[in-house]
Amino acid sequence: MRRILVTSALPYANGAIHLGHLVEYIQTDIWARYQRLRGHDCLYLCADDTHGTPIMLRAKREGVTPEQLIERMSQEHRRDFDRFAIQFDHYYSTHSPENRQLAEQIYLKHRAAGHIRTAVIQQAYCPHDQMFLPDRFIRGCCPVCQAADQYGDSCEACSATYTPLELTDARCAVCGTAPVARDSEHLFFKLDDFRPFLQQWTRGGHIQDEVANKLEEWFSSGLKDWNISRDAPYFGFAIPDAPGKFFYVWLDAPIGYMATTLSYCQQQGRCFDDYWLNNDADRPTEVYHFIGKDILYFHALFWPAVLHGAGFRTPNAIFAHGFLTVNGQKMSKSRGTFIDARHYPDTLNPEYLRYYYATKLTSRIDDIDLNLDDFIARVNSDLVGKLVNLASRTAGFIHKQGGGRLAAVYPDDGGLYQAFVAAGDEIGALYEGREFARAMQAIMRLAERANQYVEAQSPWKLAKQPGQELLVQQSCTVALNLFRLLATYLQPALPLTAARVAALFNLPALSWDARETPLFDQPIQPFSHLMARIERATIDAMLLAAAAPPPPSPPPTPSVVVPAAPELLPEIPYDLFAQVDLRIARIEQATLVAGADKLLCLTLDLGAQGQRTVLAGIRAAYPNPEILVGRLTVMVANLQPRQMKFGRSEGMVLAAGTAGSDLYLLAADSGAQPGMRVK
RNA sequence: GGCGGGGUAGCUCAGCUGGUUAGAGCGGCGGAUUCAUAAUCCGUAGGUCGGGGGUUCAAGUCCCCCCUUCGCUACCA
Repeated sequence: MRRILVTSALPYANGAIHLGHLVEYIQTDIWARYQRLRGHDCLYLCADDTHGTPIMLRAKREGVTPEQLIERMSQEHRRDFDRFAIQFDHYYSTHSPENRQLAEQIYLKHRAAGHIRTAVIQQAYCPHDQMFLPDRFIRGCCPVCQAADQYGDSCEACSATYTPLELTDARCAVCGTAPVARDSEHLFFKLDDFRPFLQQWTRGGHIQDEVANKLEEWFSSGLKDWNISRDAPYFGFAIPDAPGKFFYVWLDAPIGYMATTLSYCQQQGRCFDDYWLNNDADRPTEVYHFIGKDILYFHALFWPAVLHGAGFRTPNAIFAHGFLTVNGQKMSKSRGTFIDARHYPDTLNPEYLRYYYATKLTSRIDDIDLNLDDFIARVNSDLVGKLVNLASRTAGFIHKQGGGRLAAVYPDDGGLYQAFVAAGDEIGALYEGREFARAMQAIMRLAERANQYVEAQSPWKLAKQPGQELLVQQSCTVALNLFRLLATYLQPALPLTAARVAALFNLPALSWDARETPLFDQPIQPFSHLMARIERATIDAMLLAAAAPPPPSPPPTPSVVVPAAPELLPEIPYDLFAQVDLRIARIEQATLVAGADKLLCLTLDLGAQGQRTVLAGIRAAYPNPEILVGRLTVMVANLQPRQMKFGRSEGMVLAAGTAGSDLYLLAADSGAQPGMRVK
C-alpha cells in the first residue's frame, strides 16, 4: 500500500469557482479516487488561499471584515466542490494558526541560514488610502504607447512592461488619487542560493518535460530575489521580526498545503512528519501537487527551494495542466462563456462534466476545450447510449425471465469477461499516468464490445421462444457483469454512478480487485434510470445563467395594449419616505418554491447586514429563477417580516409592472455594492 | 518584440525514434433491429495531414520561410 498526498492549487478567496478551476479539481479527484480504488492510502487536501490586498480591499468595499469575507467564500467554494463530487479528505484555510506557525518557522529557518536579505525599494503609495499599491491596483496611461487605463505592470495594448511609477497620469484604482513614490524596506528570499539544488531537482523527473524546458528559460534569464514582504495594511501574517511587515500571500499560500496536512493529522491522529519530514525507506510518502501552468514559477522554483532550505522534503512531482477554453475560445464574460460552478444547472448531472473533462485530459499541459456541442454528443453517445443503455436493455430480462437473479453459474462467454478483466491493467496504467483521455477511450471500446455481445445474443428474441429462459438469463448475466466492470473502471470519474451500480448488484461498493470474479447466482435490484440525455435547452439555460447579471433587457413589445399606468398617489412629506430603508441586495440564490405557483424564494446578500430570505411573487416573470442569481437589485430592508404559508419573508424586492408576467425587477448600475443605502 | 505549444476527415482528437492504400469516436448516408431513456448493431462516404520550398529511395512525421491560433513574457493574483 502506497502512502500518497495529493493537492490541488488553493483557490483564491476573492472569486467564485468556475469551470476552468474545475478542470484541476476534477483531474486531481479522479486521480486520488483511482489511488483509493486501488487500495492505496491517498490523502487529497486543499484549502482556501485567503491573504493579500485584493481580499482586504474587497472586504472593505463590502463593509465586512476579511475574516467574514473569507469565511463566506470558503462556504461557497466547499459547496461548489461538493456538488461536483470533489472528495477532499480535508479542506482548510491559509488563515489558520497552523499556517501561521509553519510560515513563521520556515521564514525563521531561512533567515537564520542567511537566505533572507533586506533592501529598501521604492513603490507606489496612495496618500489617500495610506497604503502601498500592488501593480494591479494602479491604472494609468502606458508610457510607451499612451494607451489609457492600463495596469501598473504592463500594457494590454502594446505589451510593454514597466513599473507603476513610470505610468503617465497614474491613479489609485481604489480612490483615484495620484500615487506617490515612497521608500520602504523589504525582505527578499535569495532564490539564487538554491540554483544548484533547483537545477538538479528539475532534472530529477519531478516535472513534465515541457515544463523542464520552460524552467531552463527561467534559469538562463537568472533567478532574481523574491520579495516576500508586504507593508501594512495587509491581510495576512505579520512577520515576527519586522514590525509593520506581512508575509506576501504567495509565501504562505503553498505552506497552506502543509498547514492543511497538520490540521488533518491533528484531527485524525496521524503523523505530520510522515508527510513532510521523514521519508523513510520502508514506507516513503509520495507527494504530488496538481496545478495550472500559470503558477509553475511558484511551484517549481520557489516552493521546492523554500521547502528544501527549511529542512522539509520536496514533492515527488508537480503535475501541471493547461487552461480551459469554451467553444475554442478563452472564457469570456462578454461572450457568456465565463461559467461559474453555480451556473451549472441543477438539471445537468455534474458527472457529465467530470466525464467530459476526463475524455480530454492527458498528462501534458495542453489547454483543453469544452465544446458544448461536443459535450452534448459525447455524453449522450458514450454514457447514455453505450454505458447505461447496456444495463437498461438487459436488466429487465433478469426480472422478467430470470426471477430477479443472475444465472446460477457464470455462463461460457467465450472469454469476454476475462478479456475485460485483463483490460483493467492497461486502464489502470492510464489512470496512474494521468492519461484519462486514453483511459476513457479504452473503456468505451469495451462498452462497444459489450453491446456487440448483446446484439449477437439478442435476448429479446430468445425471450419470445418458450423454453429459452435460461439462455436469456445467461446472456443478460454476462452483459450485466460486463457492465459492472465498466462501472468499476469508470468509478474514479463517475463515483456517484458507480455507487448506484454497486447498489444494483447489492454490493456496498465496486472494487477493483473484486472485478476479477464475475457475479452469479444472486439477486439484483430492479434497474432504475441512471442518467438522462442532455438537452440542448439545458445548455442554453446554463449559458443564460452565465451571462447574468444580464443587461436590463428592453421590454418586449407588447402585442396587447399596455394597461394605463395608475394615477399618482397623494403627496407625502420627506420624513415619511426617509423611514423606508432601501438597500442594494445581491441575489445569491433564487429558487422555485415547492407548492407555490407565484413565488420565488430569493436569498439576498446585504453585505454587512448579512443575508435575507425573501419570498417574492415574481415567478410569472422569471420562470427560470437561476438567471437572477448574481444580479443586484433593490429591496425594502426594514419591512416587518411576514410569515407566509411557505415560510418567512424578510423584506421585499422592488419591481415595476402592471400584473402577471409584465414585471421587471429593478437593477443597479455597476459599482453599487450589496448593503448600500438607496435614496 | 522574444519564447513555447497548436493548425490532421463536418466535430473532438490519435498518429512512437520518417517506411506498405493516413486512423478512432461522434456526426452524415444506406441497411438491420425494435430489448433499451429513438438507444443498439452492420455497412459506407468524407482528408492534396495550414501554405510554400528543401533533405531523402521514402515525410503528417526532419530542415528553412510564411500564414494562423493559443499561451507565457516572473516580484499581479
